[in-house]
Amino acid sequence: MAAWRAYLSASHLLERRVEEQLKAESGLTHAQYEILARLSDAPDRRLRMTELARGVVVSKSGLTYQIGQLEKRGLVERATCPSDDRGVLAVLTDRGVECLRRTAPGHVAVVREVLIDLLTPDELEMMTRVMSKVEAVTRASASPLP
Amino acid sequence: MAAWRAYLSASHLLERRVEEQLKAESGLTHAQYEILARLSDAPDRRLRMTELARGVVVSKSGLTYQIGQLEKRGLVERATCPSDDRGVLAVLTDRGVECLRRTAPGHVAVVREVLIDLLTPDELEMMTRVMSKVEAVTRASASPLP
DNA sequence: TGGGTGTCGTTCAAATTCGAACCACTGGAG
DNA sequence: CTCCAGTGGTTCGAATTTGAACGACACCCA
Repeated sequence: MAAWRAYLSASHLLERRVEEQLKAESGLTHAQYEILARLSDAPDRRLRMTELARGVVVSKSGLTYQIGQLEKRGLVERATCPSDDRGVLAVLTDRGVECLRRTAPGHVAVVREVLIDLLTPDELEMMTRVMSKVEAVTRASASPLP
Repeated sequence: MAAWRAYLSASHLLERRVEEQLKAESGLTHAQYEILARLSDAPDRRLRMTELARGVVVSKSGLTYQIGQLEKRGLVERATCPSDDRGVLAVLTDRGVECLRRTAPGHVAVVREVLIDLLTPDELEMMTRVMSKVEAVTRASASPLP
């Protein structure tokens, strides 16, 4: 269980560190940054709400709330889904792209500082492999999405 | 950044899975479980509030709240610190020990299932080493404790 | 065509978390 | 001895997250 304890402490500390940096530099929450980043990588910079919720691993209601916050700031817009009247598309606006472009470097720098740069290439490769496996197993075993 | 994205998804999923299991089996939050576990390992099953907050990586006010919850359930008591009148000791009660003893097996089983058992011995060793390093660097660089 | 089942997103109340402000006490300088 | 910066915990208000309940729509099978 030593591995688990070390992992727990490290993950909590990482989260706090990243959160602190993002909030100070851009006023974004880490959750909000993840949402913007996911949208930025998506085709047409838009995603269905449920799909986005799966991606950032947050509850549906949690995503509704955060999209609301981002909408207030004009970083994201909602669009109705053409193929499904129930669906809602979250769309990254130009302001959202701009905000992400401004914020990303500082964020990436912190992530490198407290994680990536501490690992050898081997360790980094292993880390990625292990975490992907954990992700796969966990997604398969637990409730797909409440 | 692939490593970072994999890590993020995995850590969120792990947290949700562990939380779900603990809440279902014992009605404890993961944060509460960590508190009980830390206290259980401490000499005389007691720790200063600040020291405990550092250990579980939570804000001072967050710990105050959770200790209050655990006190309501009779799993923890507060005691005044003999050497410092300002200090407060969180003490694990016999009921707390009992609760932990009852809860631990299921918790450990899940942790093994979704993390430990997925790794080879080499990977486990590397994981521990890496996470310890991250912990050390992060503790050194950020605000020691707001 | 007509239901019935299931999915999509939102709303709601409750729980948890954080940071800032605050009081009580300690420990050392003068 | 006295003052004063610093530490330890709590309180307070604000923000975020979750699960359950809900209304709207889609898809399938008779």
